[in-house]
Amino acid sequence: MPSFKGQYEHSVDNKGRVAFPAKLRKLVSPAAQDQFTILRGQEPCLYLYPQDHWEEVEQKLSRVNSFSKNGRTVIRNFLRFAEDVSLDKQNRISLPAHLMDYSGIDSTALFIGTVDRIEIWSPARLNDFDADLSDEYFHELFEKVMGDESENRE
Amino acid sequence: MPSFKGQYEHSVDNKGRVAFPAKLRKLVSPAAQDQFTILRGQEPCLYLYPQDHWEEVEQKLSRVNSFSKNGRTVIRNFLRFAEDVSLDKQNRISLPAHLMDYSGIDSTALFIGTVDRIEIWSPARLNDFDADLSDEYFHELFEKVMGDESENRE
DNA sequence: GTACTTTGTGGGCAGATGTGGGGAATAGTG
DNA sequence: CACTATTCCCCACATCTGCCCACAAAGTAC
Repeated sequence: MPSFKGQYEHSVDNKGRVAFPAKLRKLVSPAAQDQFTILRGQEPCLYLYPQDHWEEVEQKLSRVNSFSKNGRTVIRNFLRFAEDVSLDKQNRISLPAHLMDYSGIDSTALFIGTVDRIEIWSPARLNDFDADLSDEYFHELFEKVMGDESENRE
Repeated sequence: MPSFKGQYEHSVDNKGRVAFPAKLRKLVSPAAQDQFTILRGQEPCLYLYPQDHWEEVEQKLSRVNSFSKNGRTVIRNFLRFAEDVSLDKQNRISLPAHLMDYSGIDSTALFIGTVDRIEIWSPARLNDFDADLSDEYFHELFEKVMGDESENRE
């Protein structure tokens, strides 16, 4: 199972459609059938999961106890901003309006492969977000995350 | 069995009818035959179960001990506010008046897919309800679901 | 280089979807 | 039996979605 990597910038047309990067498409398992789930990310970006990986997320969700109030709150606020999307005949996805709002994406979308999912950013947002990330700090983080096994859940 | 997800806002006309979101409809099992059961939710919202999932709920109900007072109270007050509804020829459901009162829904209904059922909220109510749900708390919840295996029990 | 294929972008169009209202059939009420 | 409410079906219309075609740009083969 090859992992997603690389970044690809594409323009969003006035119907909210973006071409899905061809290189990433080649990495999507045929099992996913060009079906994806798109949702709010933790950062101000979107997550795009091919169907097969999304199922693992749902596995986790299904273990949340829906008989507790907190459990229901988790499920509700998680699934609320998730939607199924699929590629059209031109290999595009169309971004739901509320997710474009959330992520600040308007005319350009930046796809970033991150192992088992794909992040989609507004280029400007990502810039702002990374503005305070100095090179030195990044290297420090890098070593921290990659270095110690016990630390890499962040 | 794909799970319900996403939120969809539709207007309620003066006869109490709402369009059932097309994307959710595609996820309803054909076995459910466009038949649903609608009832009071635990939060100030409504639950909408496709018939096939409702049957599972009834299974559970049937295992509640009806020879105990508590058992009878639970069953009575649960079923009291439940009603069968089905889609009309325009794919709408009509909301029973007493459930609109309970949920505070008037001119707009917000459908939220939550795995095996669909919640229907008054948008304003949901806002109030989530008012004390800070972003940080949400992210914490989020990580519980997305994050570490051992953490996702709630 | 040139020809050819793949990829990305835009717009037109048909059908699906969401919204509102009229009116017949049905049930409830005094 | 009226009379009222309710329910459901139909029609009309605006909007949106996904499909198709067309073409430009980029990449590949020769």
